[in-house]
Amino acid sequence: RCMSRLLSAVESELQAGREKGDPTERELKVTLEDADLWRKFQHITNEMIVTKNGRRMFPVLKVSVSGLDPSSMYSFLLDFVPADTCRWKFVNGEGNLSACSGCSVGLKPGSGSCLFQIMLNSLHKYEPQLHIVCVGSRHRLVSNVSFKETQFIAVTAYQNEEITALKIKYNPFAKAFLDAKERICCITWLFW
Amino acid sequence: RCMSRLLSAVESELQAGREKGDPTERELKVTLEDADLWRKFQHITNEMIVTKNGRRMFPVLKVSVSGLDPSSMYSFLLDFVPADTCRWKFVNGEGNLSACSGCSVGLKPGSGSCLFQIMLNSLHKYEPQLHIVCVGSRHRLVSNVSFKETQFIAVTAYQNEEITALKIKYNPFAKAFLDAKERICCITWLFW
DNA sequence: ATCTTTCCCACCTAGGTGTGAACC
DNA sequence: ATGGTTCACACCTAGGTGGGAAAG
Repeated sequence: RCMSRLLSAVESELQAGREKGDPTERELKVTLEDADLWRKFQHITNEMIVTKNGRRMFPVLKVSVSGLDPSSMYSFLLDFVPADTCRWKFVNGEGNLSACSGCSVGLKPGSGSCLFQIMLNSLHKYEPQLHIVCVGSRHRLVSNVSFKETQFIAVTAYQNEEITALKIKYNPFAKAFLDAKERICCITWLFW
Repeated sequence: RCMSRLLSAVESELQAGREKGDPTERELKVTLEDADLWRKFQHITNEMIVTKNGRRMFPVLKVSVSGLDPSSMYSFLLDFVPADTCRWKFVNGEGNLSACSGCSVGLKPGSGSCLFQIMLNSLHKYEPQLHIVCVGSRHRLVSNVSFKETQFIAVTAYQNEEITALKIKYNPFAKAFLDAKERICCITWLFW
């Protein structure tokens, strides 16, 4: 079955805990950034384009972390957990995606932990998951969080035009298409 | 006196020593990359533009390091050591720089260790210096190297047009001016 | 036929060049 | 007048968008 790649990045902002540090990470807090934006996409079922050479995520997965020990070293690992066993299918012209029951494909579990060039199955739903590991003489898993808001269906082309519209509206790299839309509006208005 | 900034970067390639590592760094080797290119500039006295907001170095300071302990953490620090006490001055139209003796300006020592936005005195000569520090419960200075090939005079505008020509020839971001030169050659040739 | 993937493209963002006029 | 600095600018590099045709 088709396997494509999705470029992903974890951008994190570290906020040192209290001055003396907290070697136990008891008050660890991981917060999703741009949560409002993520929820806009989540509301209409988010999609992410995957390509052979890798594609950036938009919105970008960003978290801020507080409560770590400032004198320790940490690794941040990201993987994508299958959110269901369905192969999603585009039905009716209105652009809604619905789960196609009874055709569960043999899904591989998240391919371990890797920051870039992660293989995903197109038309399957994933939930990004973040691992925080304290690096030392022996590694210690500190946290293991994921956010429902960041779920998405991997696709090779957008299925829901509302998703396309949101991506164009908020991703500066799609500015060209935003301008095009505005020009069309303008022309329509002049014609009117 | 005028102080301007020079953006600098240390790009380094780490080559782990032998499999078992070398916690003593006894066989540490630091090699300057693009040494041939650096020597081309050195041969006619290199200049680097400094600006208020910072300017990249070209050539880029890159080193490859071998003989480190793969299980240790290292920091790479860069500073710029005054190479003499002269204020350099542009003399004769031929574009040569020569030292103006007897006007030594009070030079501050290298401003400690800082990777970006380093303040340099225009018209003074510097030699980049690299520090390698092993990060641990207490830091340990591992190495302290500099390369004569990378000496340069900080300037706010190029003084020697041969330097300008070399920068344009080898820096892809100055391609526009390379093309312009080629066009001029072409027009001259057509006219001829 | 239909669904899905791949490729090339125009059009952006983002930012690194030296130039030359203006400024001090 | 002279020497040095600053600024806006045209022109690049580098690479991220979705569209749409073509292919599978």
